[in-house]
Amino acid sequence: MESLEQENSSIDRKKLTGVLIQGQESATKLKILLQESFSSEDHATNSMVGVTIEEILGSFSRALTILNSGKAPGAPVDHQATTPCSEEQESQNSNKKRKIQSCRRAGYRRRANLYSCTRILSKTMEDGRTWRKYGQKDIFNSKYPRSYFRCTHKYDQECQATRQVQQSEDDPSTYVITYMGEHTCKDPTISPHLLPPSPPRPSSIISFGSETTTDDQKEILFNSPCFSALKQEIDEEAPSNPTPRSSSLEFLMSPDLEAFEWPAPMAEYMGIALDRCDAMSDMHSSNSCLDMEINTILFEFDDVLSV
DNA sequence: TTGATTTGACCCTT
DNA sequence: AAGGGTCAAATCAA
Repeated sequence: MESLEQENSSIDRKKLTGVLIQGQESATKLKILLQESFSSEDHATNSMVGVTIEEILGSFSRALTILNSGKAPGAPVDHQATTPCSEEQESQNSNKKRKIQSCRRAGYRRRANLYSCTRILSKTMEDGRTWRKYGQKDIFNSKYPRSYFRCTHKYDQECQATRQVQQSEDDPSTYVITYMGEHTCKDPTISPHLLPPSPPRPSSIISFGSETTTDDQKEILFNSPCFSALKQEIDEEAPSNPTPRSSSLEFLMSPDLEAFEWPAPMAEYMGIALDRCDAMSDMHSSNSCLDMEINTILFEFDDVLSV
C-alpha cells in the first residue's frame, strides 16, 4: 500500500521533472527568440524582457532544485520557534526611546527566495494595491535607498505579498519595483471597473507560434482589462501609442495578475499559467520546445475560452 | 563579517 | 483612534 504510493509519487516526480526540464528549455529558446525579435532601439522593452526571462528561468531552476531535494516549495517555516520569551529587558529599558524585547525575533525567518519575484519599471509607485511601508535602507553602491513594503492585509488576511521600491539609477524618475510573494488578500479598494478602458491594439504581442489559438482568442486575452491594467503603468510613458511596449508574457507573469477578478474558470487557469511561468528557470541549454510550453498554456486558455 | 531584510516601538497625520 | 512612516536593532544569507 505504502510502497504503491511511493511508486506513484516517484513516477509523478519523474513526470514533473520532465515537464520542468521541457519548460526550462522552452524558456531558453523563448529568450533567444525575443532577443532576436525586439528591435535594439527599444531598450526599455529589451531590458524588461530580459529581466522577465531571467526570472522565468530562475524559477525553473529553483523548482527543479526543490523537486530534487524533496522539499516542498514555499513550505511554511516554523514560525513558533519555541524559544520562550523572557520579559526582563523591557522594564529596565523603560526610559529608553525604544524598548527591546529579548525574544522579538523569535518568529522571524527571512525568506530564502522561495517566492516568485517580478521586477518592473514604473513611473509611479501606485499599482492599485494598498501597501504599508515597513522599512527603508540605504543600499551599498546604490544612490537611492530601497523602501520595503508589505501588503496592508498581511495580518488581517495573512497576505504574503511584499514589494521593494527603489529609484532607478539610470532614470531617477523611474522606480524599480520588485514584487515578491503573491496577494492572497481580497482588497476591497481594488475594482476592475475602475481600470481604464484598453485601447484597441494588434491582436498578438508575441507570436506564440500556436496553431491551437486563434488571433481572436489572443485578442481577448491580451486586450482584456487585466492585461491592460497591468501594462498601464509602463504604457504611461507613451499613452498615445497603443502598441505595447513590453511583452504580454511579462504581464502574464506579474504577481498582481491575481489582483483582478477573473471569471472563475479564467482565474483558475490564469493561476495555472502563472504557476507555470513561475516554475520555469535558469538557462543552461537551448533546445526545441518553445512551442510546446507556450502551447500548453494557450491550450488551457483555449479550454477556458471555449467554456 | 558584511550587507540586506524584517520586526516592533514610537511618532505623526488624518 | 486608526493607520502609516520612521528608525534602531535583530536576524539572516552570502
